[in-house]
Amino acid sequence: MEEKTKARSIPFARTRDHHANETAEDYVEAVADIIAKSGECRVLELARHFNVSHVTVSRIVKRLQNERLLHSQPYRPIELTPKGATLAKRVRERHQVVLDFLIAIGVDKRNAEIDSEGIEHHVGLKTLAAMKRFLKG
Amino acid sequence: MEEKTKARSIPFARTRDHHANETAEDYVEAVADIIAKSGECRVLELARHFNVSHVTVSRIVKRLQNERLLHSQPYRPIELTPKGATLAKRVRERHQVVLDFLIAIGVDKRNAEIDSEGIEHHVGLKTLAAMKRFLKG
DNA sequence: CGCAATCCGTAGCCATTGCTACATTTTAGA
DNA sequence: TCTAAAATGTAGCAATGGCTACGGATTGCG
Ligand SMILES: [Mn+2]
Ligand SMILES: [Mn+2]
Ligand SMILES: [Mn+2]
Ligand SMILES: [Mn+2]
Repeated sequence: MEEKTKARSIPFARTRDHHANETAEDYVEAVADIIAKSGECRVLELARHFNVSHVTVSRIVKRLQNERLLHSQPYRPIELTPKGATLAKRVRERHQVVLDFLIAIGVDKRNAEIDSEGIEHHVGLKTLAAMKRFLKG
Repeated sequence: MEEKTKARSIPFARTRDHHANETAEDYVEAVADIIAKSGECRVLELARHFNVSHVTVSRIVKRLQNERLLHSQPYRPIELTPKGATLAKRVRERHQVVLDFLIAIGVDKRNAEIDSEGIEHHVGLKTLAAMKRFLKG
């Protein structure tokens, strides 16, 4: 999305970018959470977490491993690389801000949890900062 | 018989639903806007709008036609069905609320336009109502 | 009128993320 | 120990949305 790009088309290109990062963000966040909760993260645990088949998880884990966010050996638990752990921390904090923010403006917890799961990936630095200001003020 | 879905997996399933509707929502909104602005909506105009190739637009238009949201004949302008027009109206209003809301909490216009393009599709009725309350209050 | 530019459709490629069915490995219990 | 269950991997299919290349239709202009 460079020079000749019409201004009105930029938001759509950015949204496509957000979606391209979404799986990675949700997976590292999930791996961090599951390890924090139960000590290790298994393919089947991720499958239950996202309510998808273990096959889907297995393939995505392989891709994220190529991107150096995770590592795992066959039939072994999944772990985060330093890069993955850094991303997980950032994503988890952003998710928490979005969730707290929705609750702060009066959304019930259940709907805040649902909507924040999708919204988080589209919250840029400026919007995140605005939400933090709102929560502090 | 229904399987008992784990509570923590529900937000992800809902997010997948939101994404499944996203293209339809953005396209009917774009068609409505383009017709309002220039009288008719052409494949190439949509391609410029989203910054994708005309081939991508053409295939998606065909799918949305099967879903009775649009109709078009080869080499003719694209029009909204009543169903499509109804959806466009709802989507456009929701988008406007999200955009106004982001600006109201202090996000600059440019970033509000970018983030709202993705966020809109994840804003459920409860969250939308909360945003409207905030804007009125 | 006629032709060239423009618009649009089709063919066919890729990546991603769903799935089921089946194969293989690991683990746990009798 | 040793075998059955559980966990994981592999094969292969579908839908969606990106793309380029190319061909046909429409339109505008000289
Ligand atoms: Mn998410
Ligand atoms: Mn999340
Ligand atoms: Mn999204
Ligand atoms: Mn949008």
